[in-house]
Amino acid sequence: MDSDKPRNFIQHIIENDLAEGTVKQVVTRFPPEPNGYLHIGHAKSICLNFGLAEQYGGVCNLRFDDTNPETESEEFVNAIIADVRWLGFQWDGEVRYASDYFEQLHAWAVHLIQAGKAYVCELTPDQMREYRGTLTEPGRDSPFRERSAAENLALLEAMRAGEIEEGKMVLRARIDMASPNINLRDPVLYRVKRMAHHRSGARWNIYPSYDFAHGQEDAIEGVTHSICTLEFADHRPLYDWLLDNLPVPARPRQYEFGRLNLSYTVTSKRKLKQLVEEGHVDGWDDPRMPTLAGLRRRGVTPAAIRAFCDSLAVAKTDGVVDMGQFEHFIRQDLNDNAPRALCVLRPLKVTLGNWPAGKVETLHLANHPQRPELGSRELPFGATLYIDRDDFSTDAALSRKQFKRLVLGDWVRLRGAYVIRADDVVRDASGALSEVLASVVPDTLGADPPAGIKPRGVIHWVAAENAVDCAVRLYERLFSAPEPDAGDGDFRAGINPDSLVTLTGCKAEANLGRAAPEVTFQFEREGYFCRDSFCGDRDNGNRLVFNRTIALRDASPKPAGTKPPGTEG
RNA sequence: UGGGGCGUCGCCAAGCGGCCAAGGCAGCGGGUUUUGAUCCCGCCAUUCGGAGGUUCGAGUCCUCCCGCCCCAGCCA
Repeated sequence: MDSDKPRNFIQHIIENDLAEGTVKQVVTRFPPEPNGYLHIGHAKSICLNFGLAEQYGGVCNLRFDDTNPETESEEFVNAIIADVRWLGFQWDGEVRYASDYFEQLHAWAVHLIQAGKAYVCELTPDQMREYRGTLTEPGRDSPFRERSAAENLALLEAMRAGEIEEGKMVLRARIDMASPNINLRDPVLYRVKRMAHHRSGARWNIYPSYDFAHGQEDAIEGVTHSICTLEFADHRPLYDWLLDNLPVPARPRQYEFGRLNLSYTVTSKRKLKQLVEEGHVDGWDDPRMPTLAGLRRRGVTPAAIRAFCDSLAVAKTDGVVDMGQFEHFIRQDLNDNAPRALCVLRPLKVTLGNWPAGKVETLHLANHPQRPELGSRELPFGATLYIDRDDFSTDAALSRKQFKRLVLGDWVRLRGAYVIRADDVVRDASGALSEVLASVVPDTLGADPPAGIKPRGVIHWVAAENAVDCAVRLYERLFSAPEPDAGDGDFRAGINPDSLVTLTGCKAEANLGRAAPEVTFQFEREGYFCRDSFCGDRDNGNRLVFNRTIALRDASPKPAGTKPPGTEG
């Protein structure tokens, strides 16, 4: 977050609070519910909250809003902690949990009852819905609204003790059943859930609602700016009402900003969960998922995610950011930092007829064209090589502009090596291309060929001596629809059937056989790839597998909707 | 027909009454290049959802209208 960048409305508020002295030190918090994995939308919130704290010399807490044991679990807690760390943020002190405040929250519920501002209601869920009224009609008071404090206290105690069945009683705030804001029509504060909680165990049979917990948690932690998404704006009056009617130790303020929506994907925990549970993807960390775990396994770096999030506006508009914008930041970071490597995805054998028999020359290739400090690596070069089938054509009519690769009878430069000429082809019994017979142009290593020889372009290669077999997973966007969420249709209808294509028998330079997971390379002329990290409990037999993070931008001329021209095989 | 929020270039967005309406992404044109990558240069809103009004002057203030999003979980 650059200080010279235009400030968003929250920064304006904070700077104002600091200037007026109403806030001494900024305290924010990132409050996930441990009922799923974090996704790119959460990253925006994480970067905002931690970023603001850092920018204004404050602190940011990591607090789990674990008020609903029904859907939450320790697995999610651990995954979320790992994700926040991976992104590179450090929260203040220990990780906090709403469940650590259950005792205090309960005491405050008692306080509200004693003040005549909360009551135990025995309306059934259906009745409660009916009493609540509609968007245009006011609700009606619950028949249990006028109970005495003593009776309410006794009932709450019974609820807590596990003597009441789920759904039979709730504790409600006593506010205004005619409020135009439905959240103020005596909202539920506590509900009976006679089940164990992943942290507090079997101690409780009642659990606070989000509304009764969030503001008070913020107050307990001294949070100054409680930042949440737009849909909670309607809850702010309730957030304020509770803090105003409870003896809380601090007075936090809630501010809402527009959540991140990305095209060609979904950022809803419910839908992501559905993709996982219905098997459309291989898990929460499937590289096609917009989860942080998925992006990590895909090879996207924390730096790219943070740069992307910092580029996003914090405002009250809810739009859809183009996936292309995210991809831009992924490429930018990877282009700057990823070491280069050569890997042939669809191998085609090339034999250099005029290469001295048995000779293997050691070549040195830079690990990065713009950053010599990243060093170089050795690559053997011999008579048998592999190039990509898509980089060869027998069609001599192809113009140099259309096809800057190898054409029968023409020259091409092998990246970091020699210029070669395709002399002839070998076909198998079925007539399919099986090998290219070529000749090397002498003295073209690091030097231009003689006048008259003009290579069409530069292609990548791997020498047979140096090749290691690997599989490559080519990932595309998970959805072919720009806005899978739009309309009334099923978002799954937009799933891209070609979001994963696995190539086997690829030929990688031997150095890649030692690649560590989560280190992303640029396979020159192809894209960015990283070795699969085998996250989760899945395993692929420890084969060498690379996940494509993202393809290189491609300005090659291709007729709309078709494969590159002139390819054969 | 209740309440809350939002409408500035294809997408995101700055703008807080006064030079020709920032910037990023995408796109287009050109240059460099042993990655059709990167990099570099140039182009890309006489107009701010619409209509009135206030003002010497409005995207910025007022009025009305139109459109989109959220809220009727004992989810968060």
